[in-house]
Amino acid sequence: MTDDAFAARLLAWFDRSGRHDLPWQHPRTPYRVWLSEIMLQQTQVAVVVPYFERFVAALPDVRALAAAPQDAVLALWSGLGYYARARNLHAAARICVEFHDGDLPRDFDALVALPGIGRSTAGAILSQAWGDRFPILDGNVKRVLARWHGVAGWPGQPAVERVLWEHAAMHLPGARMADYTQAQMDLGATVCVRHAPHCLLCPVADGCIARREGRTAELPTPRPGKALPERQTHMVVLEDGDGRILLQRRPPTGIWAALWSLPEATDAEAAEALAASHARLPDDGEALPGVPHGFSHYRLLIRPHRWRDVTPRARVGDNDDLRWVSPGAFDGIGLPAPVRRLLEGAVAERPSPTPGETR
DNA sequence: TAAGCGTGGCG
DNA sequence: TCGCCAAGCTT
Repeated sequence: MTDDAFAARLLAWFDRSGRHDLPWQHPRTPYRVWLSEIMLQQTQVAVVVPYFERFVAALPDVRALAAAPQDAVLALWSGLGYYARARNLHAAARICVEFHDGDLPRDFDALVALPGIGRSTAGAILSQAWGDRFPILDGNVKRVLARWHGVAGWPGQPAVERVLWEHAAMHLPGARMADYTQAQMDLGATVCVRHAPHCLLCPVADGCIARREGRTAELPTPRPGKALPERQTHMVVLEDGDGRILLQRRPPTGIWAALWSLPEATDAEAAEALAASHARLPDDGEALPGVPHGFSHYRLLIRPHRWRDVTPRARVGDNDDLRWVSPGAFDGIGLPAPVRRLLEGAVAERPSPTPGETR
């Protein structure tokens, strides 16, 4: 197969077998394409769909997003991970309102200048929203091209990535760029998958070097392995007489930045002291089962300590980063996934309120 | 250049 | 059960 036939065969396959009913395709506006591309970074379609639907329903355009408080944006993102994406998206929307008349710019350099948009995402937005001729290089395309061209080496390595970008640019068709971009991602997601690719269904199997040489299992080259460090933290669950829980906003940088979480300490003793600083404790409290949680770069063991029926102290110096929150309000708050699960578990085991009891 | 940054699914 | 990985970008 000639290189030129690559795009033509991919497009013909897309018409028959591509995905044509993803929520951001109808309507395929720049804002919806942008939002979907950010949510889809390092995240699979099935996970994103419900978040996307909820997000666009609440914040349907750039101006609505720009006008929203950061807490509202993080609440809509809660559970999706990589929260810098949400903060960058929000900041970018405000830039669009201030400098681009409330629209996403139709210009590569202007797009890349926005926080959270890199070369691949800019290409995805320009091609899908306007049909402009720019390549993308996401995980799907890296996998497809590494196999088709027989490119060895971990694609996360800059030298390898550079080669793949060149291949990606070379295959661009003269028209139908929106479909072509979607077609590549569909091929990678449904046919040229990581394990046991369906080469019999592949429209470009003819010409694929990995297929010809029996190397589909080795390409793309896996990331070099590394043992993940283990960390531990102690979280304080303080519950007052009305069932409200003390939450604390996390710092603006680092893991779970700007999300609401539980007060933390380095050991059990410090956790008790921290608890006592926030409330009068009726007893010694109890240690809840540990909650293991894996990040991409380390493992975390959360050790929760709970006290119930505590009396909050009216502390001088309490600020906006500390709040007593009813479990019913958790839905509207940006909580890290394991903290949300921990709190839901703690609430679920409470005896149900007696009918007629006011809470 | 390499590390930081989430979460859920899957073999 | 557990390591790997999925529509990357930022610093």
